[in-house]
Amino acid sequence: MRFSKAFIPTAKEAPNDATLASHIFLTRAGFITQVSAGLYNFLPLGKRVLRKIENIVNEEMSSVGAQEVDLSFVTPTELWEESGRIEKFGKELLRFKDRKNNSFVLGPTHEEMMVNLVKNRITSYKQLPLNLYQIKTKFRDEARPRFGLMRGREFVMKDAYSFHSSEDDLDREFDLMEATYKKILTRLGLDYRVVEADSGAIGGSGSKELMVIADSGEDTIAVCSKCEYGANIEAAKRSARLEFPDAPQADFMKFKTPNVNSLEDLAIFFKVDPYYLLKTVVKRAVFEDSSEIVFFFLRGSDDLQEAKALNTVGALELVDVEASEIEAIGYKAGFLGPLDVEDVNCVFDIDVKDAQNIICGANEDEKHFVGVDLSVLKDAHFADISEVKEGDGCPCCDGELSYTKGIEVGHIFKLGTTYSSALKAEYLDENGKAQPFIMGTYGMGISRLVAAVIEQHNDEKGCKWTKETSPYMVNIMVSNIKDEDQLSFGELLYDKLQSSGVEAIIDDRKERFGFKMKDAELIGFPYTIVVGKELVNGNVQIFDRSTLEKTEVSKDNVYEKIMGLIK
RNA sequence: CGGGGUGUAGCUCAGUAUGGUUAGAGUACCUGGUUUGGGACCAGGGGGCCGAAGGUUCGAGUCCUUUCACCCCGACCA
Repeated sequence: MRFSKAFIPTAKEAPNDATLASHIFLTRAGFITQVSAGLYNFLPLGKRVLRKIENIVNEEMSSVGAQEVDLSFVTPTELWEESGRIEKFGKELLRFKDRKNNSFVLGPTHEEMMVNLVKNRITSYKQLPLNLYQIKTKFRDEARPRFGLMRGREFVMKDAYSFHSSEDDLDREFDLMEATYKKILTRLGLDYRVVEADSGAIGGSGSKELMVIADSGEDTIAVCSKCEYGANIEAAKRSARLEFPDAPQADFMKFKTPNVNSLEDLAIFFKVDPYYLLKTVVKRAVFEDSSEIVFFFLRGSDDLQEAKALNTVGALELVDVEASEIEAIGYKAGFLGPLDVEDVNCVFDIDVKDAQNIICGANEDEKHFVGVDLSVLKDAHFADISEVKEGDGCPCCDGELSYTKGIEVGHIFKLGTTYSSALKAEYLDENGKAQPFIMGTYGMGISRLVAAVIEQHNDEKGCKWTKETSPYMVNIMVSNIKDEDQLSFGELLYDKLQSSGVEAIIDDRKERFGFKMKDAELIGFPYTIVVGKELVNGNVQIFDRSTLEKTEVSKDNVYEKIMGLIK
C-alpha cells in the first residue's frame, strides 16, 4: 500500500469523549470512527486488524474440527420466546417488525438459532459430536455503551456451539476449546489468564472466562501468587482460614449496645475483631413474578458477593432495601440477627457454619447477643456468598490471592441441555430413545480483541501492534520524496518485500520527517525502515516500535535483516 | 433506568453571567513560495442551519419552553 493513496485519516487530537488508550489511539490513528453511541466504522487499517484476528481464529477453530457457518443476523422473536430468554435479555434485544408485521430481533448471541439449525438435521448419536461456529456482527442495545470498541452495542463475535451425546464428551470439547482459545491469544501476543467465572444469565454448569490482563479491564479477577488458579471476583473461592484473631470470651447473653449504629461501632464497642461479628446484608430478591426479602449473614470481616448471593437464591436480581421495608416485616435495621428468625429467607455464608464466640444483633432495639454458638443453626441454608479479598488463601494451593483487572475476551460455557430442552432439539441415542443435545457454547469478542491488543500494547506515542495483529508489518518511510535516490531505494525495497509476501506500506507522502515518524509511531507498525539522509553513506535505519530503538543498517543488508526480524 | 455534564468549522475549544458590527482561535484542508531528521515557515484562500423545533424581542450563538444526541458516575452487562 502507498501511504499517499491510503485512507488513513490520522489526527493530532482525540475526540474528547475517548478515555481509554485503545479508543483514543484507534481513533487518532485512523482505525475506527464513531457513528453513534456504541457504533463504530472500521476504516481500512481497522478492517485489516479485524481480519487478521478473524483469520487466526478461523485457523485455530478449523484445526480442531469446528465448522464455520453464518447464521442470519435478524432472528425471529418466536425462538426467543421459546427459550424464555426474551424476558431475561430484556431491553438489550433490539426488536423490530418487518413490513408484514412479523417480530424480529437483531441477534445478540445465537444459541437459539444454532439449536434451531441443528434440530431435526442432526438426528442420531452417530452424527455427534458437532461444533459449529461463526464470526459475525452482534447487536446488544447496551444501557450504557462505553470505552470505544470495548463495550459497543454492535460488535463482532466468534460464537461456537457444540453438541454432544454425553457429559464426558462435552467436557472433552470444553477442554479442547480452552486449549484452542489459549493458542489464539498466545498467537495474538496477549498476556492473559483463564479464570473461573459466574455463568450469569446464560446458565449452565461450568464456565471459564479468558481475561486479557489490563488495568483498564472492567472485570476484577482474583489470581493466585503460586499456582494457575484464577477466578472472576464473582466466582472466586478461597481456602479456609488458618490464623484467627483473638476470640472474645463471653457466655451467651443479651447485651445493651446504645448508640451503636454500624459494624465499626460494634467492633469498637466490644473491642473485637470484626471477624467475630455477624454482618447482615438485606436484599430484595426479585423473581419472574414475585419478590421477597432475604437476609444474608456473613462475617463482619467479609463482604457480600452479589453474584454469588444471586445464584444462591436463584433470583433474577437483588435490589437494595430501605430500612422501612425491614421494619415493615417486623425487624429492626441495625440490630438484625439470625436467632428466632422464622418468616424470612436466611442465607448463611459457609464460613460461619458452626462458628463460635459470635456477636450478632438480637432483633431488638439497641440489643446484641454475645457468645453466640452458631452450630445451633443446623439446617440453615449455608452457601459461599462472601467476596474473596486480597491476601485470602488460594483454594488450590498454599498461595495467596491478589486482585488484578482483566478484559473479558472469551467465555466458554458448559450449557448442558438448557436450550436443547427448551427448544425440543433431540437426537436418538443408542437405545433409540430421544435425548436433548448436551451443549457447550464458546464466545470470543473479535472486535473487543482489537481494543484489547492496544490496551495491552501502547505507550504515550500510540499503538504498538503485535506481529500477528499489525495492519502492516513493515513501513518504509522515505524521509524526503524529492530526493530521487531515497525514493527509488524505498520503492525498490517496497517491491522486494511485497514480492516476498511481506505486508508492507511505503510512506511516499510529501511530508516532513517528523510528521511521518509521528504517524508511524501513532499507527504502530512493528517496524519502520527509515530511508533518509544516511542513504548517501549507504545506510538506512530500522525503527523498532516496541523498543523505540533505531538501528543503523547497510542498505545492502536491510532486506535480510528485516526478513529476520519479522519471523 | 437514576444522577451529573456537554452540544459553535473535519478535530480541540473561546464567545453565552449582562441579547447589539459580517461568529472567532488553534489545528486540519486548498494555492503559491521557502524549507527537508522529530507534527516547519511566509502569504493568500475555502469551510458554520452556533444540535433541532417553537417562543420572547426592533434584534437571539447568547433569554424562555420543548425535544434530540453524545459523554461521565451508578444500576445493568451471554
